[in-house]
Amino acid sequence: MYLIQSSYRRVNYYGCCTHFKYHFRYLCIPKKKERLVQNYLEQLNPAQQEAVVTTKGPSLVIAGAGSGKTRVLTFRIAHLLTQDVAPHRILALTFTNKAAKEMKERIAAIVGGDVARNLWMGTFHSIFARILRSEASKLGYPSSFTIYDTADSKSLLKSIIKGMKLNDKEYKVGAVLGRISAAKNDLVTPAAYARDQHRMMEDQASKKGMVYEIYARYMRQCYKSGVMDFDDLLLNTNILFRDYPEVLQKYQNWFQYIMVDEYQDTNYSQYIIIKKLAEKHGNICVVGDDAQSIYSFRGAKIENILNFRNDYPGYKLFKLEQNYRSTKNIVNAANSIIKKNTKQIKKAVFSENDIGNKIKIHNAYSDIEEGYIVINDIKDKRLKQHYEFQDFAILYRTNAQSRIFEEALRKGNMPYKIYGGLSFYQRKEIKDLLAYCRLTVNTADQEALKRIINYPARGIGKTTLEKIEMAASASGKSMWEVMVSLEQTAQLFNAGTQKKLNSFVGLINGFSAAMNQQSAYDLVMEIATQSGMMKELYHDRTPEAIARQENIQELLNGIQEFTNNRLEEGGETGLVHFLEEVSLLTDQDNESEDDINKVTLMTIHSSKGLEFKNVYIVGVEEGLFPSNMTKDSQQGIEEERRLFYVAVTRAEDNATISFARTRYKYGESAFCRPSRFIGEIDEAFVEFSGEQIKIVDQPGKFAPKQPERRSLGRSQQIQKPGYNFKKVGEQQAAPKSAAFKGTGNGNLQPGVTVEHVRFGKGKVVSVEGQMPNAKATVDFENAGLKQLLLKFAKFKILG
DNA sequence: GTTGCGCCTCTTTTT
DNA sequence: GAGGCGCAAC
Repeated sequence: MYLIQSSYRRVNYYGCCTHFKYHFRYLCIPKKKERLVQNYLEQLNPAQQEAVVTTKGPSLVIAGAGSGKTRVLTFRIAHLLTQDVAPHRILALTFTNKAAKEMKERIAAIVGGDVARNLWMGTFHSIFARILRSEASKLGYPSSFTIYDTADSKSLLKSIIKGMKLNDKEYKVGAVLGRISAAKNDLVTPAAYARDQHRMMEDQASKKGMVYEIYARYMRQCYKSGVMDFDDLLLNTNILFRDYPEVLQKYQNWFQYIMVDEYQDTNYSQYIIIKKLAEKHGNICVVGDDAQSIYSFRGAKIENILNFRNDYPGYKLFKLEQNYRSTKNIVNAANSIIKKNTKQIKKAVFSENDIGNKIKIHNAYSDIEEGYIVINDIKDKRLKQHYEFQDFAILYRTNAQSRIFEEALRKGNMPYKIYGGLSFYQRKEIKDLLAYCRLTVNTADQEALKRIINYPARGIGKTTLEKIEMAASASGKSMWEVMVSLEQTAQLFNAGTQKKLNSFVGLINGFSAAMNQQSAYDLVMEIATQSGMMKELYHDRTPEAIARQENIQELLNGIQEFTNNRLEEGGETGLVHFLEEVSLLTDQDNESEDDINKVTLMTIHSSKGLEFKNVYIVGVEEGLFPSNMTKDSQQGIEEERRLFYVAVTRAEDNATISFARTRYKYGESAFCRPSRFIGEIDEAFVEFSGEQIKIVDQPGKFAPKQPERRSLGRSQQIQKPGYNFKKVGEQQAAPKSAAFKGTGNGNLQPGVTVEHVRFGKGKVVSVEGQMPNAKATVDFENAGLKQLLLKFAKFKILG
């Protein structure tokens, strides 16, 4: 069962266009057990065939982009099934639930739906959540444990940091969570963390020497609350297998065949789980492409795939090198990009498709113009080459970039869908209602409790909440337990507050009691009304409140369909399972049938595994792609380069790259330079669009020499290596719509041509005249910077 | 206890 | 340009 969310038009909170629709869609597995054993082997090339039929022992399948990796996995499983391996003895770990669903459908077409349905197939998180739920009591968790999302984790960390009286400027929740997450992914427990000199030194160096203690408290609190975060699902699986050998054995024996997709993106924690599970039967097949490893920020270790040969000495290697997806030009261009990386498994990806078009590179004056260029190009291709909307994807490095393209698409009356970003489940009203549900199934869930104890407002304020929290940590009880123990509340609160607390406790207890008598749909409906949420929203007739009501209704519909379909499949229908499903959705799982013919907008990370006829890679600028956060390390740059490789290889027919020379950042327009990656593509495979722009220089040639750099202090970012571009011929007129503001950094306007220079601290204090020939007055922080700008940029300075 | 305003910081990527 | 936080007013 997979939850599918359709796109929504994210207009704004005032507009009446904010509209959501989503629904569930299920496996379309043929009911009849038709043994449609097609001659599937004939559909494969020799390398693919071998990978499919070699089922015993360890196999490493190195699958270049577009080389039919999913096909191999699908047929391999189907092949096992036709060899009478029981489906429930096969474990297949995919990167998204959607991938699992699609694979199941294809397998079902070959071996029949009843068989395919019983495969253990899904993401690491969902498969091991399932296992953990049935073994939870061994670890001291309730089997109804709930799952914290990132927001919950951050909120808990915030209160821990506050409780420890640490400076929250030094202990930023995001950074602390990152450290904890990294530790968990490396299977480092709080106790081990404190002994880990390397980690401790790193923390001390970044003035976060107490992270180990925050980590310990965070773990304790999660345990007490009966909740796991994303990383816990993997960490606790490891703990379970470590401390309960009989449990490990059970699953080792159970899974005769194990397959892992996207192996290059597994972290240490996942790696150990797989290693242990495969120990008994040794039938492990991992599929991946080291060139597409893009999740190191999540702990993914490219080494897992590079070291497979050491881990499983008797392994067989299969290389899938023929790309069936893309044109020769795209494949060759992609090869020329990835060639720059040092760490990789040697392979020669090739295409026998048409040569195709060169990769087109567009140069936009501003981010807004970039939007128009892309949208116009889509219009043009659609009209002249008869592509459908669904044949286009706009890929960007960061979610924030989607906005401009949304606006341009909307103005152009073109349908689109967005993946990621603010999803349906991150909306306030949905989170609130889900928090009620979480508290109902697990009253210890502290973040859920804190979220809704006073929503809708029932007079339980900050003071009361603080008292409960203090009492809870003093007595080692959960906040809920404090609230239900009368002796304690009597001491702490006055009669009025106590009454309010009791009525809240009664409310939730009522829901919990109804849990086993009512269907999930009825229960959540009751929660929505009894809690007062519906009343609160009905009270308010503003468009946004109406939209919120509709969203709640959609969630209810979702639960209904979830229940119906689980019943059909013979799966668990409880509220706790619905909540789990919702927590573990991936970006790509969000799609609905209304979304069929639309332009796709997503981050490059989300686009992994997908393909489109026409791909636009936008915002290819230094500091954005590669990101500022990663550009200082070789490793970071290599990963960004792999990301660029992933982006280019999504394209079947046309890949188009664009960059803007000014872009809104922090609410102000800033100048930007094209990314070094553009210059790295072998120029035989690229062409620059109409505007006369070409690469005239090698990296850093305009950069001042070392001594000057040092004297510039903070503004030395100006000199980061990158390609310098120079305009040839007439200057392009600035579009009327270009961003224009009177003050702030980097607001010099066209006519004041600035090239390959970032502004650093230079401030525009006034601007006169109309674009494109406005004159700007710049207030420089230091003379060195002024000199530098005068030397390398062409603009007039008044005064 | 709640609401609203002004100031501050922040920006990768995701299960 | 948005979201979070602290403070002040109600």
